[in-house]
Order: sequence, then structure tokens, then C-alpha cells
Amino acid sequence: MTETKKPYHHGDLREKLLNTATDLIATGGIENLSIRKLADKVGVSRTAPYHHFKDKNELLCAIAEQGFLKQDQLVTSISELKNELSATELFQRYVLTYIRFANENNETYDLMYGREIWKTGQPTESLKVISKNCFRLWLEWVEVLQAEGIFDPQQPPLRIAQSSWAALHGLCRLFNDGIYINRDDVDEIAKTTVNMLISNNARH
Amino acid sequence: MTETKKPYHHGDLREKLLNTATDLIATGGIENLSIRKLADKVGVSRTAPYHHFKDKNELLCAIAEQGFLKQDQLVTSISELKNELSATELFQRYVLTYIRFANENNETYDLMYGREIWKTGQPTESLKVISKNCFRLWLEWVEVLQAEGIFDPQQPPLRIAQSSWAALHGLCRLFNDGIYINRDDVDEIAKTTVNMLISNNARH
DNA sequence: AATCTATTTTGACACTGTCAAGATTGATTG
DNA sequence: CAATCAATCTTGACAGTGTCAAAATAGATT
Repeated sequence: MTETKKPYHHGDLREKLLNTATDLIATGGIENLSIRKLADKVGVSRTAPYHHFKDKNELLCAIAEQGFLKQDQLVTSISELKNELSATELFQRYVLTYIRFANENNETYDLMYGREIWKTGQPTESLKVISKNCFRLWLEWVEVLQAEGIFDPQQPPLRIAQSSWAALHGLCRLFNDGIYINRDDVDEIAKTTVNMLISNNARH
Repeated sequence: MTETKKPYHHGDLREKLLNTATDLIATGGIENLSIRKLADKVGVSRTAPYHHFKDKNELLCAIAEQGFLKQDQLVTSISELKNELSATELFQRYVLTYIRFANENNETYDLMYGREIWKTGQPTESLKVISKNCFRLWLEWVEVLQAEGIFDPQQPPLRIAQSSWAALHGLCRLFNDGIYINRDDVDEIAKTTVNMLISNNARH
């Protein structure tokens, strides 16, 4: 009735697969996602998914894509505070938001930036585009923040963007992967990270 | 003849399994290591390894342990230069050495600090001890370097150790996991990272 | 020499990804 | 409307995985 599209037998199976898969990994981890279990949960035969995703790899890439789009939203939502906050505050806000995103979307984050896709498997073309765009957004931020004086003006913006992002990424991974287990520490470590990354005179 | 110990049927199967497994992951990646293939390569039946390692998890932990010991050696080898180099130079040296280790022992590094063991599986007790000791070594380093003035004296050494290591770790992961693909960039990014992490006035 | 225990093997089970071939269903065209 | 076609889905199959149970073997111990 309310369904606008019911293209074929099942309806919009592709989307249902995507959503259910995201749910599955969110609760049981990536290693708990199998095509067969997924198909079962959706109520379709084991090989049905293969008509919507060439591979398991392609399914994972599609999940990762959604993650990047979600992250883009968060990042751009911070830029709306550009007039209210100082550069240092904006950076702090960014770091906290990033970490929270990585925490709350734990498993998706691992797909977005993990070896499963980028090393073991292979990223689809559209994933490459979307992720590149996500990094470009971060680079533009860095350029703005550097102009505001919180980063060393001597260093190329690209290098600052790469190494600061790496620092952030490393922190998220240590927590997400279970190496740092005390989640209460995350805020303090993040604070120290921010303090170390920005120029001395920009601290307050 | 030269064999000192030949405890049972095969000889020292445990060690042979360990070495062969390390070889296997070094060439084909962790996902290419299966107990069965490993047993085959060593020339023993599929389940023979289970009398030396309770689990695949335990085997992986054992590989990781070796990695930590290797890393400890590298770190302590740097401390022998304590009298010849400045604090900043020592830190740079440490960063470069760490990155090189992570690069050359790619897959072992992933086991040491990856979710496979710490999140999905579970670290053995001895692995916990060894890895904790490895971090303690790093913390002691940070305390020395902080006393020499290259880190903010306001921040607790533990936090500095955690966040600086996270920064380093993130950089290694981005390269090891195939997100940053241009290996030529690694030195420059590392340089920028060092510059960002240490106090402004300690740069040169 | 007999017994015991550590080690190894064979067989089995439940999983996994994915290919090939057939069945079904909706859209398209004469 | 009837016939054709392509998209979608199902069933069957294969090779691979971790690992358990039971049987076989070999070294150490008595």
C-alpha cells in the first residue's frame, strides 16, 4: 500500500540486505556476518544476495559507503558552528565527534578504514570516490584551521591532514580493537592528543 | 646429530609450526593462514597442531608474543644511543624504527595490535604480560624524554605515552592496511607527526 | 617387558563463499 | 492479449575452514 516501489519478487531486497547486514555486524562483529546467515535473516535463499552484490566484498564496500556518508554529515554539521567557536574549540569538537562516531559505529568504522576491504579485498570504484571525498573534506578543514594558527604554518596542509588524521585514527583503533579497554580514559587521552597536535600558543 | 632435543615423533613440532606460520602470514597475510594448510606444509596431519596449541587463537597469540619480543629488542637497542643523540633525535629515531618494524613485520604487527586477538579472540595470559611489559618500556621512554623537555610537562606521562603511541600506531595501520598506499610518503608524514607531537621549542 | 602418557592420525560435523543450472516472476513487445 | 525476454530467486554442488572424538602409535617410565 504505502510501498512506492516493488520492482521484483521481494521488493527492495538490496536495501533490506544492506540494512540487515549493518545490523548484524553492529551486534555480532564483522566476523559474524555471513552471506548465508544474512540471507536467512532476510528470509531468502543463500545465493539470492549474489544478484544484488557480486561478492561479499561488494556488500562490505556498500556498508562502508554508507558509513562515509554518515561521517560526512557529522563533519559538515560541525562547520555550522564556525562563527560561534574558536579554531581550537572547533578542532576539539571535531576530534570528539570523530571518536564518538568511531565508537558508536564500531564495526562500520572497521570496514571503512580496515584491511578487510582495502588490503585483503578490493574497494569498489564508488567507494574509492566517496572515501576520497571524505578525506578532501578533512583536508579543507585543516587548511582553515591552519590559517587560524593552530597548526605549524611551515608544514604542508596535506601532511598535517594525514598525520593528524592518523593520530585520531590510531586512537580510535586502539579502543575499537580492544587494546585500550578502559573506555573512561578515552576523553582524557583525546584531550592530550589535541594538546599535543596543536601549536603550543594555541592551547588554553 | 646436532639436534639437542628430539622430544617426540616429529622433533620440535611446536617451534616448527610457529616459524612456518609466521612465514605463511608474512607472504600471504593472516587470512591465508589455516591450520590445515600449515599442517600440510609442515608435513603433519590436520589436527596435529592441536596438541601444541589449544586453538588457532593460541597459535596467533604465540606469533604475536614473538613479535613483541622482537620489538622490545629494537626499542632497547635505541636506548644505547642515549649519550650520543639529543632527546629530539632519539624520539625521531624511535618513531622511524617503530614504523620500519611495523612495515617489515606487517602481518605480525596486525596480530600484535589487531582485533583478531584482542577483540574477536582472546589474548592468552602470557601475551598480556609480554605486551604490557612492552608498553611499560615505552612509558619509561616517554618519562625520560619528557624530563628532557620535548613533551609538555603539564601532561601526565601516561597520557602522553598513550596518545603518542596511538598517533604512531594510526600511521602504521593506515599504511599496513592499504589506506595510504604511497609508501614514499611515509617518511614525510612521520616527520610531520614528530614535529606536531613534540613541543614547539624542541624542534629544529 | 609391560604400562602409561604424550603425540599423531583418521573420520566426522557444521560452517563458510560462490558457481552452475534450473525455476519463477514481472516487464516488454508484437 | 499472448509470446518473449530479462531480472530475480532457488536448489544442488564443491572446496575450503576450525575443531571435536576415537583410534593408533611411539617414547618414557616402571
